Amino acid sequence: MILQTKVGKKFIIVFNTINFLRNWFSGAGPLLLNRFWLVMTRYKNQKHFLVAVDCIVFGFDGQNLKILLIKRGFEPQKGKWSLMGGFVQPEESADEAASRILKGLTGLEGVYLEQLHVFSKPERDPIERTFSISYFALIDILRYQTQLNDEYHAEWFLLSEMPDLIFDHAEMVSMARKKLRYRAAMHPLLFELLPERFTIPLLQNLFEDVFETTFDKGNFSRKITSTGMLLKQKEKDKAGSKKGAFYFKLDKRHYRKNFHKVHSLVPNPGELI
Amino acid sequence: MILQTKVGKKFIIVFNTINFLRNWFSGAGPLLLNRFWLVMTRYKNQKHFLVAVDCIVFGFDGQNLKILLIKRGFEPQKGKWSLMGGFVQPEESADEAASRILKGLTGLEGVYLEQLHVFSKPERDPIERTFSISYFALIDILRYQTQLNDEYHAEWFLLSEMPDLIFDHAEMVSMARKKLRYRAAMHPLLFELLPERFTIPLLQNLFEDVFETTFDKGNFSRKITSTGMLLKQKEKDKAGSKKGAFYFKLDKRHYRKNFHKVHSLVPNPGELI
DNA sequence: ACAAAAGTGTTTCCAATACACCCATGA
DNA sequence: TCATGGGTGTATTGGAAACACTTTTGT
Repeated sequence: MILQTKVGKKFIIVFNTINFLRNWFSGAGPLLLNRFWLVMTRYKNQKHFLVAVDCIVFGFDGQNLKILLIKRGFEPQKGKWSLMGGFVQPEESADEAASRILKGLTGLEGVYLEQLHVFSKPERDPIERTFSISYFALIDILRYQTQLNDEYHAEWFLLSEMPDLIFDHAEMVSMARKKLRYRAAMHPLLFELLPERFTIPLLQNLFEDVFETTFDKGNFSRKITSTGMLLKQKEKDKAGSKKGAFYFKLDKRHYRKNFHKVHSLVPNPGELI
Repeated sequence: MILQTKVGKKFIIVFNTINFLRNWFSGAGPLLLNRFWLVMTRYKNQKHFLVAVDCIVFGFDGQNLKILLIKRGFEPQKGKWSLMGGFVQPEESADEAASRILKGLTGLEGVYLEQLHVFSKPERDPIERTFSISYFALIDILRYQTQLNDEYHAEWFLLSEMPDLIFDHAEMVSMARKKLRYRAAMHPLLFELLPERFTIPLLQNLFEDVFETTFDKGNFSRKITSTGMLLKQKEKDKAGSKKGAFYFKLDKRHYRKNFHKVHSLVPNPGELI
């Protein structure tokens, strides 16, 4: 039972039951029917929200694992430090948003970037409810360029000397550190933090910093070379000692086949949780 | 320099510079200032989106790992199978939304639920751009009640016999299976799938199904009991054999201390990725 | 008694650890 | 030639895997 009428320039069609609507629309083909059906039933009256991404950027300077933060040059929270973030735009995925934002901060592309967690407490942003999809990024600190937008200052911090952060950003960092260990136990992720050529003692520094422990240098060296993932170079780095340490490169061909051996490098793997 | 005027019933206040605005507002206290400031500068003109959650529900019937799907009883995609999902409401976090939705489907509360990944391709939902925060849930299949809303049918599927799913739900399931192995390697997660009392051969079935392999029954039994996580009960389950297998319970006191030993149960831990 | 699954005992072997030692080189 | 960090050799050991064997009990 359908009633059609006209009020001014508008047509009004009244359906008594939903099935009448479906029958009526089915003449228009299934696609159009589906579209209308969904809009009118399922998606109707649903609230829309802001969606942001925030990036936890890790770097390694040869000695220590560090994190990149920006200082807000504007209100609110002017002078406080925060992660680099921004809103997801209509035409991009969250991954694309994270890449775009990271490029804006560091000038780098092709960075290792992995989704961490969505933070979604309704009150986490005091201004307006915002979902934040957090990402952690690993960058070779030497490739990083300081050509920054002058809206914000960016600075590297030792993890032990990190300042207070806005909103729930400290929680994000804490989760990212945990996930970094967790992932690094299973995947040769940490090479993303190193330049193309690196020495084994340097690699050991990095592992020790990430896992907050120390390794026997002999065993570390033997284990990492026995994975077959590393290609020994002819040159040595003589900055660190008289004898010098050979440079290595990651062998990208054998990378995928042997990375599972990274696992054995990790102390107390079960304690990662 | 501020200009105030009145047009009809509206007051109009014009600030020459942003600093004038800040000064003027600071009399109202920092909270109000911050709120106005952010609304006017940072959040202005940002697009808002729908945010949904989708749950991948795993269960174990004693023999096989299964997944719970619902059949859509309405258009669009009527008759196709999908994960259980729904939109996040304004006053709830994504975790809370997932719990609510899962309770609606299974009647269960206190279920193990963990955030998996956000799916965010702009075109993933053909009707309107929707972010989906996926969760995986582990439930004891015996506690599950079939008192379902008659809007949809729910059914358990063997993972090997899963039907086609709508949108990108198949990708979600595939990621959830991977994450289940990954997490189970580090955490005694799989106990969530079992009833309070269970036998070791049952536990072995579950592990074998999750890790898609077989274990030596002797070694499995010895390893799992040596973790100290299990409390032997007096009764046996004689359904599976003449001799019968002792029931065990999870010792929740020693749970946290010993779960790292779960790790050694896993074959080729490095291959989990 | 026998079948069938649960669970134990025992051997083998590999790989993680510890640590002593050798190596290469600049000062 | 000696100090310094890089890297190797090697004994020890804990525990994972293999598998034969024993236990329990319904039929």
